[in-house]
Amino acid sequence: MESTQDKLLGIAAQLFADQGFAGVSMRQIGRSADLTQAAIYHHFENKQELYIAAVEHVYGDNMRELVSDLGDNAPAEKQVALVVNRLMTLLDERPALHSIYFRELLDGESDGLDLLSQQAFPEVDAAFTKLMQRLAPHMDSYLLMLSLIGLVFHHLQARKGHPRSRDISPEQQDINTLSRHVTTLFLNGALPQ
Amino acid sequence: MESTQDKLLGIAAQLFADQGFAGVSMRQIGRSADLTQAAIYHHFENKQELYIAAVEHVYGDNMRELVSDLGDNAPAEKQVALVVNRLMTLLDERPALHSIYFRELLDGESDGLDLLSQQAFPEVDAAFTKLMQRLAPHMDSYLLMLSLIGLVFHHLQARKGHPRSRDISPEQQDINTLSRHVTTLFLNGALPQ
DNA sequence: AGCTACTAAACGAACGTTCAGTAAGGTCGC
DNA sequence: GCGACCTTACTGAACGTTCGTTTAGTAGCT
Repeated sequence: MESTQDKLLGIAAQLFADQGFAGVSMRQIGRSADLTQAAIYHHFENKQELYIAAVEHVYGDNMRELVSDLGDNAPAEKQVALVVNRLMTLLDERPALHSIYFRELLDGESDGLDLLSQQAFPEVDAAFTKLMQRLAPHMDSYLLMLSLIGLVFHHLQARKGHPRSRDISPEQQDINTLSRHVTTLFLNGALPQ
Repeated sequence: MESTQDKLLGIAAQLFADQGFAGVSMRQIGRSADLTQAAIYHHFENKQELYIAAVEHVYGDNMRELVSDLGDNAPAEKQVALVVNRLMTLLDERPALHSIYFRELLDGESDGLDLLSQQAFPEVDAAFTKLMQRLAPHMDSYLLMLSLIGLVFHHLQARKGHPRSRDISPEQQDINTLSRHVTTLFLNGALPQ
């Protein structure tokens, strides 16, 4: 059985991802977990601490797994294709991961992003930077990494949020289509002409 | 002299961009404008309406200007370079434009994004799509447009928000460096090999 | 006199947080 | 095997504060 604490973490993460820190109340979290708001304070010091714990909870090992088997043996291009597809699939399955990244980017003041980058990104960051260096030694690997992340995240976010006014074919919404598009664009763009 | 109403719009836009809709109170907006919160209700129906008016206010003509002189005469590649540089400079000067875009992407529930896309984007959308078609007729122009916007916005957002832990050279922060990077990557990626 | 642009004060509701109390379950000596 | 005792996981009610919004009143201009 899932513990009450884990249940709270999961529910809180979902709510924070959807509505932001200020947009969620302790009462709302309690209600979603079939508890009174006071019960939350039995498990967590305060709202801020619950938020931080929730972010840690959703990021957990997901991100580390992503890059765990990225060695030097396979060609860099193949690995980019693999990692893009994996990342997009993961973010598609767990939208919270992805909304929280955006929210932390936006609310730079909080120490949330520092937390995020220590909790979730040190390995990912290192592995990505290395991969970029192998792929395109003639380019700035930090900027390349930012480009790749920007492409992946924006396509996924746009898929969820973009205007109903535009009609978008199911094909343009498909994860595999998107990940192929991103991979092609990025590889062609990064490799020497 | 700037009218009280315009002053309120500017201040509200800034605050909403920085802290999100739920994160800003009417009292805070009033205080920033040297008014009581009640005075705001003389100019706007309620908080929601103020928000919408503020978004309209910051987007205004900025976006239309962006693409106003994008004709068929100049080569598409040159125009991409131009428009990327312009867009990045504009978003750098008016960070609110850019934070609000992200927040609307995140809070897809509200009708804010529809508003945004009707208010700010119909011309931009059309002009961009056309430009993409001229540049790379063999690719999906909608996905290409999303890619370009994702690159531009993510680089700018990362510049403001990324972890202090990483040390980033002033060069990597420079708008012209960033816009050159984005342009190069995108054009190489989109053009037929 | 009437309109515009505001202020001061208050409304009820919701906020994060605290606190006293309690029901259930384990642990102890006996 | 049993009462005494402690801990864990919670509830119900309340704390003071802040929220969005309303209302009555007023100073200054036309």
